[in-house]
Amino acid sequence: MITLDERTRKILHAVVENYINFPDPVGSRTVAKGYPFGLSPATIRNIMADLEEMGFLLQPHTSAGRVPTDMGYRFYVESIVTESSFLHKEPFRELYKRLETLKDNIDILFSETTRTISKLSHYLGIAMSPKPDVTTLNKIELLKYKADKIAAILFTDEGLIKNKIISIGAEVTQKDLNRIAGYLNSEFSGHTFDEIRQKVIKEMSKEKIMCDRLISKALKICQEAFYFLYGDLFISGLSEVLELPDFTDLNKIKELSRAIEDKHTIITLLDKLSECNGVQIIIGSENSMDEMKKLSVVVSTYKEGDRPIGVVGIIGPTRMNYSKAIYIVDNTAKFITKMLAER
Amino acid sequence: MITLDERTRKILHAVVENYINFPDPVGSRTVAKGYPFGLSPATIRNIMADLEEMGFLLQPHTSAGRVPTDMGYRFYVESIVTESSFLHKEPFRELYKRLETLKDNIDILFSETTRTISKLSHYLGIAMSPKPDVTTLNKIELLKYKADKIAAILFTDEGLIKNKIISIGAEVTQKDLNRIAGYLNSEFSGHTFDEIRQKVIKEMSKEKIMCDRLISKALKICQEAFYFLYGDLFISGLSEVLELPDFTDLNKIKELSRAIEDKHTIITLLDKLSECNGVQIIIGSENSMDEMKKLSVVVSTYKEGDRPIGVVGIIGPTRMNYSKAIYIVDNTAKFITKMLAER
DNA sequence: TTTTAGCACTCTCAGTGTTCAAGTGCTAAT
DNA sequence: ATTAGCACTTGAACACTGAGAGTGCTAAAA
Repeated sequence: MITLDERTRKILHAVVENYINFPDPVGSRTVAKGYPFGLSPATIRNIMADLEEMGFLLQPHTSAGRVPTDMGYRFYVESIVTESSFLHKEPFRELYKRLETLKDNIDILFSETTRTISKLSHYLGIAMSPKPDVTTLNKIELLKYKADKIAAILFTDEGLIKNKIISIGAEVTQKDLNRIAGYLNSEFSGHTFDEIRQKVIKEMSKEKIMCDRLISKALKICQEAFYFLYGDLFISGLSEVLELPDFTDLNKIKELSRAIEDKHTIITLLDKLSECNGVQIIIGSENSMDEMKKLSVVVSTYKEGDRPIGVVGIIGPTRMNYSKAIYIVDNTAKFITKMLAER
Repeated sequence: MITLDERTRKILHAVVENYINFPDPVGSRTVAKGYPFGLSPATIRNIMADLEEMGFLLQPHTSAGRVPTDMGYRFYVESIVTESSFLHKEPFRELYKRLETLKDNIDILFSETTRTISKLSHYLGIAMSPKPDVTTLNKIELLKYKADKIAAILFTDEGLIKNKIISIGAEVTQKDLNRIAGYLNSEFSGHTFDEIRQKVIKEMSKEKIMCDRLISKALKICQEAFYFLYGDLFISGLSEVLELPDFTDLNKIKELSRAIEDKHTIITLLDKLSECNGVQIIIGSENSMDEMKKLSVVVSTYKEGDRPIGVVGIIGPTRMNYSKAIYIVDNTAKFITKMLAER
């Protein structure tokens, strides 16, 4: 990391903050007037030229002011994190209160959380419910549904309930189902979904086990039940974002809407982020996916105990109020963590 | 309904169809050339002027061609329905095939259905899963979840499974829960969710019943379980729609995105439509909601037996290929009906 | 009586030139 | 090392223009 002398750093800050607040390229005059450096525009011009040379700023065209590059934002973000200069008020307790009433229904909880985030931030709110690789089975119940169909109800430690209809060739009695469920519970409860999938495959390869009709049936059911379960992605706030001056260009809007609809891509992105602790920020071109290269992502993980199990966050333009975004995301993640613990 | 003589009608058709295919106001020359009426532009001009006077067409400005009004579209739509002139091929069997694999998971089925619709039509695909007032309870199961919490699993005749966590004050045994579930099943199965809600309220007012501890508890659980259940709304295809020339204006896009995010409003709209049979079309200003006054909606109901239980459809610009939209929506609704029956 | 050719008229759109303000980099003075 | 001054560059805003498309009206033709 390049280090900058105090004065240069402060001017970079000034440019970034000004640009975050007013979406026009910022010129030397603006900085000189708006920030009490006691420096003339000319001096500031020189420094800004240096910053441009180093890659922190960029001129859209010769006679325009300067705009931060992704690298400029990155530098800015690093310093506000270490300075932890974001001393926001908490005007949104009451919004959280509403969410508290939803804690028994995880899906609605998450979808409302994204709405809350987007209301607060004016960017896109995103959330991902716990994924299979961290979701631990608490209990599985099997209920007879139709002649040759059963319903598997999966309860997880994280409070998720998933259900799945499974077609089985022959008829089974509820009594058999209970025995099967008992076996599955004794075998698999406490393990993550991913582990269970692997275990099932391993077990099924053992011949002597497969001879036991009931156990073999149990494993088959189990395999079906855990197939095709994944973390759900919630996104909202498009109309908020369209009010921003950053999205007046039709092409940018198209790009954004494609990014939103391509949930799979975003899930992949969040997957990577869901393993780390605390707030994480990805700025523009740091994103590996093309559609996201002009967007920034601020996320944090919510946890069960010490283990991060999912992600909430914000997607917005690179010209984002990072400090506010960090604050909102951080608080929301902590709030979700608390809610899941209280449940 | 005003009747038009054959020739006038045909010219209106020509204008509408031309405009649907090419998003520019259509002039008399275009009609004369493109459609074999054996009439000169001048004559057609006169007729178009008549059509404008009657309110079927509209000139954006003096020297432009003409564009259909909502009334013009309405007339057009009525006649293609009676003529049933939409003889499309069926190039999308294979798309439906994919959906067939999903029939055991209603939520994914519907969300994929909307994606399919939007892919086929290039408009927004919408779908609403069965609503409480038509959803009939097949079976309720109660499972102990935590010390003071239980999970209610509701199976419906339509193939929906809903689950809900319910906090109860005291502890209950699974045995008690089974007895309660038995009681609830004997009492309520076969009834719609709405009926059950009403019945519960009625029962609870009877004093002697409330004296029975178990029954009273059962009713309370039941009330909780059926509270806050509604038809889910699925929408997709925004990025498809943004490719249309109808949505190049930022304000229109904003309006559209607001309409999409305001799911509640759309649910209200679909609610009304879900009671009728067959394809229904609402054109622009015929919509009662402001955000939708520049959009058209084409929907059809899917059924269980003869009873319509939900809606699938298309939202697009008023300049919509209605014939294609009708075809897609009609087929998709029938397809869903079939899938639900086979389940 | 109905249809059509002809024509003047209207309006939008794309392209052009001009001006204006903002902001720069450089140089010379402080 | 800083700053004032100045020439220079550029995009945005605006008015202007001509071309093109389409109209309505009138008078002639069918």
